[in-house]
Amino acid sequence: MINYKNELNQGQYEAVVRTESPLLVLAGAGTGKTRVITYRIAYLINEIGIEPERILAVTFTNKAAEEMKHRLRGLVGPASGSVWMGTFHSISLRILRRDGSAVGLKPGFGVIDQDDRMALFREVIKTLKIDHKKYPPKQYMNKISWFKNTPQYVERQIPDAGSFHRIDEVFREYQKRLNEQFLIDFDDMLSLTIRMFEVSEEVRQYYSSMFEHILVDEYQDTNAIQFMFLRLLAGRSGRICVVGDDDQSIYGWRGADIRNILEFDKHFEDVEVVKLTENYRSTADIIARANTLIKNNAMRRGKELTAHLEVEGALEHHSLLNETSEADFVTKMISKYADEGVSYGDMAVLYRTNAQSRNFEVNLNKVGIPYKVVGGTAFYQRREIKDLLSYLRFFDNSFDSVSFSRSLTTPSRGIGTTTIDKVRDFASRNAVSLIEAVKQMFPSFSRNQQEGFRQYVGMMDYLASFTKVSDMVNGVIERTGYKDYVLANESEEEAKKRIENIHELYNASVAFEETSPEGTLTDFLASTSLSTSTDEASGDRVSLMTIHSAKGLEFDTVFLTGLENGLFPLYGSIDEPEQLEEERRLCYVGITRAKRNLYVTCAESRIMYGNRTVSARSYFLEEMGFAKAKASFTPSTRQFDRFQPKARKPMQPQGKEASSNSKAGKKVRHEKFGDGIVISTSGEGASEKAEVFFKNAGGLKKIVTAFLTFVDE
DNA sequence: TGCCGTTTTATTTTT
DNA sequence: TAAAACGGCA
Repeated sequence: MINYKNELNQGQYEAVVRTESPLLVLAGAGTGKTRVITYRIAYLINEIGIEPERILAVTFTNKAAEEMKHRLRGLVGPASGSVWMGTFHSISLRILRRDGSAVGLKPGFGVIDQDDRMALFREVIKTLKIDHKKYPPKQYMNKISWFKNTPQYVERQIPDAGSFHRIDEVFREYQKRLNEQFLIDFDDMLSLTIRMFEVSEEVRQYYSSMFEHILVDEYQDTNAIQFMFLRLLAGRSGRICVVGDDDQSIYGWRGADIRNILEFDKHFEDVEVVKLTENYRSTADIIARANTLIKNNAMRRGKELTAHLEVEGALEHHSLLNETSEADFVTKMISKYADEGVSYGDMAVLYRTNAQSRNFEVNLNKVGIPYKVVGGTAFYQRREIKDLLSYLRFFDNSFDSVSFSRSLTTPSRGIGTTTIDKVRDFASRNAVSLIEAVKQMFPSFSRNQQEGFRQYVGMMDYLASFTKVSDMVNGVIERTGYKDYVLANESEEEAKKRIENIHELYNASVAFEETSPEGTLTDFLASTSLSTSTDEASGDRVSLMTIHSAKGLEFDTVFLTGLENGLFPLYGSIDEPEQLEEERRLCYVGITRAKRNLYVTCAESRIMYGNRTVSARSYFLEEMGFAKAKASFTPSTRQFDRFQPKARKPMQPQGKEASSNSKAGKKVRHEKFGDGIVISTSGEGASEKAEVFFKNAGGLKKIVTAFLTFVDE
């Protein structure tokens, strides 16, 4: 029996028990967001008597969904399994599997994954005889992916022909091929579901009345069509509860619309709002800095966190000479805390851009501190996994030509692209499956090719002899001899890694059978294309990652690095107020990851884009209340030299660096552009350039220093 | 139209 | 620095 009053604070309690009208829960970092969602679901089931299968809970990542399922199980037991809980995409896919025929989908439709989609675009570009050098397939893919996330696509429009070279044709051809192969892509999952709701009032009504309660996590990250999805299901006055934090909206660049959360009360009727501001994660010092920083944003609903944890820790800012000494410093501190008993897994190094990880890796490696770089290639994207799965994909859907050619050619069977294209062509013209095409064309192949195809078709028949998914996976691994193939073609350590992954794939299939005993091969394949989790090297390791990837995580000790104008906030956002605010929110996210110790660092100079650049301290440092810090850590010259990345130009003498550094932040005047402030400088001598922010002349510009007059205050 | 050398431009990324 | 965009020339 849960005692809601005792186990929740006042705000959380309100957020749990107000179940009758649309509810917006503004949950600051570390204020018990997940707790609210899980308790609310428990409350709905136990106290209100809602059936679990009539509750829909949407998250953004699989990880979040899993975490939530896990915690919900602890509260309500097995009933938790019946709640519809998952990402927008997985929920949509489930709906499409059941009712997709309403938008013309065949029951067993497959989902094309990222790489195969790219391959398909390459084919399309080739067929349409578009110059792939001038117009890279990737651009079409990105533009069309973006387009598919707009209401226009839902309404069956196609991209505007004028917007990009022949994009309408590419779009049509791409769609045609997807249809031919009974495939949908990632973006279709959500868009087609919405289209279906709009096309079929009956289907919409079915789900709308089925889901008596809808809960949404990370609402600040929803985009236009995710909003449509929710509105169609909940209606204007439905029982929808969205939880989010406008101050942690960091995906605007990806289409997330912060107005969804800022204007929630305009989108729904009789909205109630609950603010959660009691933070149980971080020390009071950390919370204070986070608060003063985020106050500088204008686009926010406004709230202030209060610290409720009686723990003290370090909160320091250090300005280092360059990126190497920054890495040195961080490494030393990690060692220090490790000696004090903090486990590596409880420490994280955060940065703005992935390129920054290298210096930390080099240093940690050298000292022998175990670390993991979070955000590498996702498990199911790895080559060996894709190779093996391509057999199963084709077995599952014999129209899938991308999987056909991949599986047919790995390992090589003496059949090349020309033959494959012929088969595809035949299949497409006669509207038969590729297997059928192979059978009909069989006599026309050469002796060698016939042998290759015989083997391949034999493989497919072999797969048909299994019923269990894990047996099929095992069957492919064994019969292709893939492990030997890897051993023969890769270095020993590379092969070892790949073989480990292959075993991991088998494990995943066994785990799949456990969690969904009714699951078919189609379901398993769908789950692999939905999953993007990187199998993070397990064990006790320091995490290195971008702040974006750190969202939702927490660590005892955090190093927030690279606080320099031009890097964080990043170059292009400095003169764009909205973007600068997003950078500031990102910084806020970074700070609030720390539970006990937070170190905020910057470097006076670092190598960026190939040359040493001197940057000014980040605006955010001052906004956080870090006055100009003394250089508190100076590595020995020897270390300094040794870690210097091999630059073409010899290192600038340090004295010079110091002098050019003093220009950053200075006021200057330019004949044409007027007054401005130096952000950073690069180059030296006559070619020395300064990046200057001109208030009245279009913002940031690169100017040769000689054309600038320095103005005294 | 296609190729090659030169110049410009740089994030962040789940599903 | 590396990749993409550009521009000149055949």
